[in-house]
Amino acid sequence: MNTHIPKHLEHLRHTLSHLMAAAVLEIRPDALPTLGPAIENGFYYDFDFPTPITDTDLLEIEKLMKKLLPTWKEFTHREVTKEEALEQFKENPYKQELIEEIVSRGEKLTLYTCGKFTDLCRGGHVEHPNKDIDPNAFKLSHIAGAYWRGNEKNKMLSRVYGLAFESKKDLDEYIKQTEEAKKRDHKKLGKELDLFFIDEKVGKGLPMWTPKGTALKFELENFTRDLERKYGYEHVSTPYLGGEELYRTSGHLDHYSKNMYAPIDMDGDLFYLRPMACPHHIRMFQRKSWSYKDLPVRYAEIADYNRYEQSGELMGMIRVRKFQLTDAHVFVAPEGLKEEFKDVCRMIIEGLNGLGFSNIVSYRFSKRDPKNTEKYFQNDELWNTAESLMQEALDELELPYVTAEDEAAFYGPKLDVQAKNVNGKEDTLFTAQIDFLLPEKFNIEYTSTDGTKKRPVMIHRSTIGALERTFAFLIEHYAGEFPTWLSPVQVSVLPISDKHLSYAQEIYSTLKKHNIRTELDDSNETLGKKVRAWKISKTPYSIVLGDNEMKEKTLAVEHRSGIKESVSLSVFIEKISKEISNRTY
RNA sequence: GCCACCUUAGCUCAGUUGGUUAGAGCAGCUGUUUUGUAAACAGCAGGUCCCCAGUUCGAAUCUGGGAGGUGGCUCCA
Repeated sequence: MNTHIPKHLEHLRHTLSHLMAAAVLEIRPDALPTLGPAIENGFYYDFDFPTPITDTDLLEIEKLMKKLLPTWKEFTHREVTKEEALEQFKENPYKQELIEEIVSRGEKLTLYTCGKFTDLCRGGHVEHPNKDIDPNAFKLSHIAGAYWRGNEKNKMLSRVYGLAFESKKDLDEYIKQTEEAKKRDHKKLGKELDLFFIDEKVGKGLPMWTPKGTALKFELENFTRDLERKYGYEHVSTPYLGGEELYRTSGHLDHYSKNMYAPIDMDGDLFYLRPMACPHHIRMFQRKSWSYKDLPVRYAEIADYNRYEQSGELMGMIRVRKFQLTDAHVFVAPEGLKEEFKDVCRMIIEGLNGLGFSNIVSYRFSKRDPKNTEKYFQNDELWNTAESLMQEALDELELPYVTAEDEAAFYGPKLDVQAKNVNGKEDTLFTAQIDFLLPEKFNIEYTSTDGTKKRPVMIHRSTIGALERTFAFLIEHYAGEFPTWLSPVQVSVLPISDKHLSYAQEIYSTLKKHNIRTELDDSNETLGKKVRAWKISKTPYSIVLGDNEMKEKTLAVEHRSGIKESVSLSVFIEKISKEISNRTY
């Protein structure tokens, strides 16, 4: 994760971790320091505080860091024995655990000292902190909880985050940039542009799409289904409830139950709100027998899912408890798997291009960690086959990807399409997965050329991800200025005065008849105010209508980019219809 | 779920050391105005100060508990 940070910046940031720990220990001698690395944009240090630390403590710590910095002239270090190290940190069980671990790995133990502060550390600092660090180029930013060693079963520590750059200018620039980014925040724009809202009485993580948001959602649905039809998918509709046995068979109750809503008991039968539709599509497939000639069979559905995400994980439209995934399941013969997976990738790329996302996403090849026996089903052969096949397909397509261990689904490896939100946090937009397991569990079959029964492989894949999350990324990517085809309102008609109202109504209803999403501003306001309202709404086009237009039978059209033209209604309709049907900006 | 922070009108925000009837702008409504490219003028209406307890003569303000949100951790589409 930190590999792309330039070395000197990483050293600077790591040095500041030490300096912060030193300052914290002067103010709070009872705090136990644990670990403090450099990260993107800054650094952090995790402490175990016997009494809680709050935001107001940050200022004091930062002030002391700046006071200590001039006394930090040079780092010295020495190698120590395990006994010495354990003695040095005899009151700190966290450091003791680290010492044991370092020793068991056969590595050397080193202590680094600067000023009056000594820490267990493998090195990587600036040589002369007092000269190499600009005291105005760092700033403590916030406090957050973090589990010791990243494991939720461990104690939660307090992580103090700081920002750090080479110069004050870089720091200021970064702060300015993050402020700019926040203006694109989908939660903020969603409210301002009236696209969706989340009501606490309906429930957290359960967003509702407003009329404007829904107009955009329907476009996404059409886009998805058109693309799927083009790639040979058939659409199905299945219920968002499923019986207990279905999820028992699929393994979801064993591997996924903590993310599933509690079952509904009706007359002794248990029903689950589905977290995914694979079992439904499998049962759909199994309604009849299939020949090798029929494969691949591709069932697509924009499916409703309910997943009980932990409350702290919820976030706007990006992380919710009820969402619609543009999902599909492909049943393919093993010999056709690689080619089919490549086709899936091609479709995904086409979808990303269509949404304008091709430059903001990255690809992640997510494999299992064979050591994590709790998360993944156990069958080395199937895993190896699936992973190597997927890798071959990705390599043959020359898709630029990074490999990630321990990120697979419980039933198979994934290709993840990753994107960063306005806070710089990376999320999975959607995935494609190869699955040998569910065909096994459900005993899915087709008849092979020689008349014997064979087992197909499944591909789980999404076309453009969850509509909610994709919507959020669209809002942030376009800052609310959606391409015309996606815009909730495509044209605002602005009559200058009441005199022009009937002409405006005529234009308005003609545009509506041509399926162009149009709004008529018939308010009793000045043109300036109507134009302002139109600009704020980020609607692509406005049409101003006054005496001139009525006389000449024309429209004064303005695009939100500022381009103005005077055209006839028929010319405008032709132009915008083309823009909409081509799904262009 | 855990850690930190936030919550006042539909929205954005004021609100002094606890002290009459909690304010403003925008949006809304009514009227006047009939407007040529980013805010006409006037009036009206709009509040369980997130909720519940407690302290106090008196709580938007202090204390405790809870809810929701945001940023992290864990998790993940």
